[in-house]
Amino acid sequence: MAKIVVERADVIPVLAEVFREYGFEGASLSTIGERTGLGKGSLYHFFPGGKEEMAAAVLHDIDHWFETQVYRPLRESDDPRSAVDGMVRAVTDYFQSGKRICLVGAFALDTVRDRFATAVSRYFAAWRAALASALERAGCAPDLARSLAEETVIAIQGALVLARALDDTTVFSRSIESTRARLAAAMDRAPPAR
Amino acid sequence: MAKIVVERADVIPVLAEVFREYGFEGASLSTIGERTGLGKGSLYHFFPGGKEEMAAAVLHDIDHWFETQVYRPLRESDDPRSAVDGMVRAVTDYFQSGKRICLVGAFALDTVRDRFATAVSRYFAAWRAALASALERAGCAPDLARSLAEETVIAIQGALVLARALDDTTVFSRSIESTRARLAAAMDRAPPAR
DNA sequence: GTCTATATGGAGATAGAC
DNA sequence: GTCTATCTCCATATAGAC
Repeated sequence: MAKIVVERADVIPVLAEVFREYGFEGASLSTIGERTGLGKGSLYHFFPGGKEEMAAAVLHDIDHWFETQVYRPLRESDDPRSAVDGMVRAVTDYFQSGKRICLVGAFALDTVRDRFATAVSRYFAAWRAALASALERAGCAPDLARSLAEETVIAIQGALVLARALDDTTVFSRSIESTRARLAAAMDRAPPAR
Repeated sequence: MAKIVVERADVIPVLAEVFREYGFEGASLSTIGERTGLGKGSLYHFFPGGKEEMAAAVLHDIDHWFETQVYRPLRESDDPRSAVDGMVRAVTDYFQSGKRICLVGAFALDTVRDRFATAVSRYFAAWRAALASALERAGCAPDLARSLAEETVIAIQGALVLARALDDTTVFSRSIESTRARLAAAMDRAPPAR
């Protein structure tokens, strides 16, 4: 049986899950060691900067995933309406209907926000801009597109908080469905794309 | 000059601010000691259960504030429309337009959620139920009242996350205003209260 | 009640053998 | 590259003088 972790890139998804479960401060090197199957020596070999470098790598990985799977399609698709639908599906899947929290959102409410301010800010700004771009190309007026995009990102983050707080994934499902319907209605009302 | 902290009740608001700033794990007893002006001896005198009891006291205090200032007016006011307006004002003020985070929401995304699950869940469930009650008494159909209430709590929590992430209080201001307008419109559309 | 001193544990990080 | 042993520091919590 091949080892699950053989190179740096294999460690990152495991780190992401550990940070999601325990938070940045709560994720001890012993826990990380157990979950990755690596000793401290190996961990510091891969991440000389320690836990901070691990978290930075995780944030970079998340950013890259959203950039290729969500933001770029939203910005560049010929069919912005399908791209918006695709975003809703991707997000529902990614957050497992609210069972999984958003690590970037959790970092935003934590003290570590100061350490990772740029990455946290970039993640949300890119999301909002990409969605606004799709809505505008789908025919929404620029102002409407921007406010709808912002409210959508807000609704997703808020739904993750509430679903977690109440330990009830139906909160997330209801919210994302209502958001999807609202975006669809706005695009229906908009003049057809030229 | 009288000491600022003279009894247990005076310590709690200070603890709340420290937990908001540093999170539960991040708030060390030394920090708490500095900010309250109390040594460990006094802190353990007031809170024999240590940090966990401090956080529980803070959550209880927050719950009490929302219960009297927000939930009860929403549930019991003769004028539910004004009560909803009052909630919007109270919340904007309380969260300082997004500069201040919601400690309960932050706990929900943290590992401490498990330790304080009941308090966290209670806070959000009570908020949602109280707002739904006001909307229904303002003439909204029960189903609409419940979904509007849930979406409002979601929007507030999401706006706090996004405002913090982007370090931009206008995000919160825009969101709360759009939420307020949406609630007002729903109550306008509803049949006048009997 | 409040302080200082201290016990004890676990954290992040490093060194060096293999 | 990976391990174990170890360093240092600071956390929570306690004890006991005043």
